[in-house]
Parts: sequence; C-alpha cells; structure tokens
Amino acid sequence: MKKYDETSPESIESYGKGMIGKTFREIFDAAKDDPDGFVAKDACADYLRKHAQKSRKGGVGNLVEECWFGYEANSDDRPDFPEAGVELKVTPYKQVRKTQLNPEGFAAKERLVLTMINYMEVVKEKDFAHSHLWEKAQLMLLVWYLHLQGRNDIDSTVDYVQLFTPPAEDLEIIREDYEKILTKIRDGRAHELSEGDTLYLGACTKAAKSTDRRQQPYSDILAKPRAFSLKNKYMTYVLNHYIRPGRVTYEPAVRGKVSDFEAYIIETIGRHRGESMEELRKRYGIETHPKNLGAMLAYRMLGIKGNHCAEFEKAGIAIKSIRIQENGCIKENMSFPPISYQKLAKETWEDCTFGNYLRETRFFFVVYREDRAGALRLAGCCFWNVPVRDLEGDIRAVWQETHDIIADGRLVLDIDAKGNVTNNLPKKHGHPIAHVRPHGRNRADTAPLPEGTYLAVRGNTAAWLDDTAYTKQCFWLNNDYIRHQLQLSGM
DNA sequence: GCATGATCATGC
DNA sequence: GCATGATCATGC
Repeated sequence: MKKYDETSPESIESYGKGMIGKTFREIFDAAKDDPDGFVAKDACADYLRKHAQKSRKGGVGNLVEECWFGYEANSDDRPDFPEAGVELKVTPYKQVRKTQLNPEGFAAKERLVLTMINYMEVVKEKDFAHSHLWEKAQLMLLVWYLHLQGRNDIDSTVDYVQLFTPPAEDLEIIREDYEKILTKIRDGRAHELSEGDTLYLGACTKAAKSTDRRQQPYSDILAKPRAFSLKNKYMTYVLNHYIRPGRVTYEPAVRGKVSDFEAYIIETIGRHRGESMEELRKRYGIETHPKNLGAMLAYRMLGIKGNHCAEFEKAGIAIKSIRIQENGCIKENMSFPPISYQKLAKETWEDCTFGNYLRETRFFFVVYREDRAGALRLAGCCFWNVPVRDLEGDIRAVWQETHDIIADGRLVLDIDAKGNVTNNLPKKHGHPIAHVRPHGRNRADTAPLPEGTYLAVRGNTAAWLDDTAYTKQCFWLNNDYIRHQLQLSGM
C-alpha cells in the first residue's frame, strides 16, 4: 500500500515534503525497519554495502526512490511517477562565496541531467512539445540537500522538496536551446556539441569512460555520449529564486515574447552602433570610469538599471568588452579567474575548473573600435563560445603543461641580476590560442603551491619569495585569437 | 612592436 | 580582502 496517490503530483509532493529535515541515513534506517515491508529489502542491503564504502553518484537519488517512495530505481525511459507525469530529481547545492546579490552564498552543485540524447532517435522527434526531453522535464519534484566537502552525502539533510516546472519565459529559451542542439545533430555535427552552445538547456557529456563514443545519424564521425541537462547556472537561479523564499529577482532583458533571444539582444544593442563609450557613459549618468563600464553600458542599452540581467544570470553568460585599436588589433589579451595551484594539481582536463568554465560559459562580446580621434565607438556585439577543436587543441595543451609543471613540482623561476623574473609556464610564444601570465595585485600577491612541492629559483633570490607559494597567475586567451574569432562571427 | 611580467582602480 | 577588468613597463 503506497503512502501517497501515485496519480497526483500534489500528493507526491506533499508526501515528499515529509523528508524535509531528515538525513538520507535516517530515511534509510526508517525504511529498513518498516514492518509493512514498504521497501524492497534487497535494495536496502545494497545501499548499506555501497554507502559503507564511499558515496556513489546517484546514490542518494536511488535511496529516496526506494526507501521513501517505495519503488524500485530503474533506468526506465518513462518519468519516475508515470501516472502523475512527475520526474524525481534529488540534487545537491553548496556553499559558495557570499556576495551582495547572493548574501547567503548558495549555488547548485551540479547541472541537472534530464535524459540521454539518443542521436539516432532524437532527430525523429516532431518538436520540443512532443520530445522525450519534455516528457521528463515538464514536471519535476526537486529534492535539494546541502553537500559539504568531505562528508558523505548520506548524512546530508533534505532541505527543500518542491514541484517545479520551468516558467513560461524560461521555456521559450529552453525550446530555442533544444532546437539549436537538434540543428547541430541534423547538420552532422554532434561531435562538435558543447554546453556553451546554448543558454539554459545544455548537451553535457555523460560517459562512463572518456573514450566512449556514439553513432550519429548524419555523419560517420563518432560523438561523445551526451545528455540534455539544465545547466549549473540555471539550477543556481532556480534554487535562489524559485525554491528558496524571499530572494530578489534580477531584471529581465526581454519583456514579452521574442522568437530568438540572442538575435533580440544583438539587435537591441546594435541600435547604438557608432556611439562612443563616453557618450553612452554620460547618457546613462555613470559618473566614474569603472572597470566594468563595458558591461554596465550593455545592461543600460538593454534597458536594465542594475548590473545583472536575469537571462544572462540563468545562462551563465559572461559579458566581455573588447577594444579594437585603429590598426585592427585587440589591445589586450583576455583574462580569467586566478589559478588555484592546489586545486589545479588535483584536477584532470576532463573535469577541471578552467576547462569546465570554458565548456559551460557562453560569452557575450561587446566590441568597441577606436576611431581616428581615439574615441571608442560601439562596433557591434556577438555571442560566442569556445569551439571544441580549440578547446581540445591548444587550450588543452596549455592547461596540461601548466598542470604538469605545478603538480610535479617543476615550477622554476629565473631571476637575473636586475631582479627580472621569468618562469617556465606556457607562454604566448608557441601557443596560438592561450597562455599563462600573472594576474594579481602585484607579484607579492601569491597563492599556495601544492603541499610537498616547492618553487625552484635559479640565479638571485628576492625578498618576496616564499618557496611554498607563487605569484597568482591565470589562463589568458590570446588577443589575436579573439580577433580571429570575431572575424569568423562576421564582425 | 610585441611578449612577458607587473601593477592599478574599482566594486562586490 | 579579493576578483575583475584594464593598463603599464621593460627588454628583446
């Protein structure tokens, strides 16, 4: 006898809310001792074994299915509660740095995987409304728990349980994302899919081994197995704006309905083509010359008063303003967040901070070009993400070289008689796309090296030196590479 | 002129 | 206090 009505989403939700405040271990223990035989006993024994070792991916999800809802976990294609059309999703969130706009500092820990993309079958679907994806995503019961580093998730508490359907304005974009992914598959380019291609719905890689490949219908090239997923940034927005109570929402760029989000943004900003940064700055009443002026002006041109935009936030779009000099060169290389040497040393390319950032982030380039008088005039804008071949080519090489030097403790400084410092990290020379360079307050602004590794110094020493830490560096994308990418985007 | 290392200014 | 975006300084 079920303790809820399997045909009613509300009943499933209300029964699910009974988990709030309980740990997964408590849910398991209660089920184990349930005299009604509510749970398959074999499954419970299985859990004890698996969780005695270490936390298993999907482990707590299966635990909730079997120990709380009392059905056997399976990889059935249908929704978990077929009669109610509800899909159960147990998903972690985590603590991140607190900011003014995220005062408690919570973020989704992972993207939400919805369903595998069967390249051969998905192209036969009539449209999004009739897709297998929509069947799985139209009504989800989200179960959130806080993941703490170093703690087995089985000891986490269930914090939120809520039915969720993406709101209409998000669905418009999810539908466009779906079409974009389908178009790439229909063009025989499934092997070039990337999470950065789309906004809220991503095609994330999902394979047991990094060498796994799948057939695709319109090309002989094998493609990585991928799944439709709601991206991490979107899930963070869902958590902080739809699930947790009392959060502020950001202003949207689109009010009403548009058929193509990106085209609308480009067109709206494009109306200001030819205007100078200074003119725009004064028009929008910005008194100072902040470093993020380019981004601020982009928001103003989109009719947004603050320095955040709901759609960009949900999609994880990063605004980068680019200045082209009169001679056609981009003045500066493009910087990224500082490298944590300790994290880097433990990472692999398949799952690393910088690689994941580039894979998941869509960029919005706002381009200003210097005129003869030296004024920067808006030249246009475009959306961009790193092409797979570049990511897996030079960027990967630069990352791997940097990783190996740091992880193996092979970082070497040469200091000449004048005190000029050079290191052996990958340079722009010899790398067409990316390089590594300092990026901190000054060279005494350092980050710790992995434990047990030490900075080697040849030549002279320097007062700021400490052989367990080194000047903060970051990965940079080369200016000429960005220039070339802009040209490919028709700018 | 450009690569590389270094630093500045502002906002969160 | 630190990340971020931007720019500077020097030597080859």
